[in-house]
Amino acid sequence: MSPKPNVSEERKEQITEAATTIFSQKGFDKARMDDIAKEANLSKGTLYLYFKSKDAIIEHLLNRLFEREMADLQLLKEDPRPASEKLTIFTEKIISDIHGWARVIPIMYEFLGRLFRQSVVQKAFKKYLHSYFDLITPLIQEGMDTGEFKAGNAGETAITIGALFEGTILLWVYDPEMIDLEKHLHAGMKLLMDGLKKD
Amino acid sequence: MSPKPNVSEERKEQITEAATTIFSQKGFDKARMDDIAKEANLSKGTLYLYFKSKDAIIEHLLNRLFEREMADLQLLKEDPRPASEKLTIFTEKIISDIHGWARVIPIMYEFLGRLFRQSVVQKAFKKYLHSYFDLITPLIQEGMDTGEFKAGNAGETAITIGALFEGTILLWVYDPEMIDLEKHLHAGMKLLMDGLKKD
DNA sequence: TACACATGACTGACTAGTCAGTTATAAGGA
DNA sequence: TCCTTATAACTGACTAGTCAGTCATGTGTA
Repeated sequence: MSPKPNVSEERKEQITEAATTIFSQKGFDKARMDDIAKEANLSKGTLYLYFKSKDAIIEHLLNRLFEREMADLQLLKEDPRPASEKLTIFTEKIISDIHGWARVIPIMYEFLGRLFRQSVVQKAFKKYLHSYFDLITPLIQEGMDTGEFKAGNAGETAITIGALFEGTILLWVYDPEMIDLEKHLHAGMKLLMDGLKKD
Repeated sequence: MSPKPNVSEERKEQITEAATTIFSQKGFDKARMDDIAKEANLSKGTLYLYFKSKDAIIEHLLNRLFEREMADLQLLKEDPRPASEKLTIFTEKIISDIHGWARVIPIMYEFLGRLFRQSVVQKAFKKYLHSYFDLITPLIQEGMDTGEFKAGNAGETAITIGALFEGTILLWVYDPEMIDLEKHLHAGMKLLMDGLKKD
């Protein structure tokens, strides 16, 4: 047993939280390690006991970015209800989680700027996209097989749905006063489902 | 007659072009004024003859960002064809312009990271969004009035279409191998139009 | 004492912006 | 045609400031 209890995980979490706040406010490049230290009520030296560099903190944030959300949604896979109902549940789940997301959205878009130059970032976003499709595509396919939805290309439809979600959030970021996230996500999905359902 | 011709506009253009290239490659913060100078075949001092600061160059890029695209699309306003046809033309126009856009997409997303902290950026994106809606909403409304489209909320529908476009581009940025921009923009619009058209 | 944990003053690499000096071009006179 | 002069255009070494990362020095607990 060490002379002090191991606080490593606790500190890492503490630093990660502070970094999220500061990076959201200032962006990755303008944020200083001293800012993060202050926000975390630690000294700069201490940050370096738990992360080897500023980039290491950023990479840690990247890895955590989609984790919780995806884990939650995976549960849908085992849900026994019909496809159209699951799609509704999926929509509701995303919408109800939006407020939790809001905090990390500035960081998401911060990462987008790096997407073109950093393969680590590319990989993370790709992975997120693929796990989203692995979830949604079979669900659409199931609906087409049972006749709930019109026959068509399930993969393409899944992409359209994903685009609608990401796009609505993006427009909301452009102008939060003009876009009511909940309302417009619902309206968009409604319109899409109308096109998807059998005539 | 002055001893030398005025090259001011030409130089500004030259610097803007170089800055676009460098900012795309490195991002706003990592790009150095020396990089831009080198790319433009000028010295750093010369950059400061035409722009008062690095931020001034960035702001100039921001103001040019949506200009050409929006000017082009405004032409649709006076087009006499039926709404659904105009919507198709709109889609085709966007799709055919995508390759021209590709060059500035990294910069667009670079700006997105700043959207949350810089009101100049917020204003520019808001303005773009509003001029998009001023164009599309009346078009949808027209289609609803003539009976081409199902009755509904034209504004909401315009937002859904905009979201679909922006979202598809976003997903394509996530994984250009998975998303075929042309194909999936078409597929998405098709699905949406199916929902939009009268039963 | 021994060890984990914590600190913050310090260093050195980096870069936006400046400015004293240089160069290229056109006009006008011989 | 050649030379002088005016000045717009340009240059790059330099300054002043910033900040990631280091390290010598505590401090509290078993």
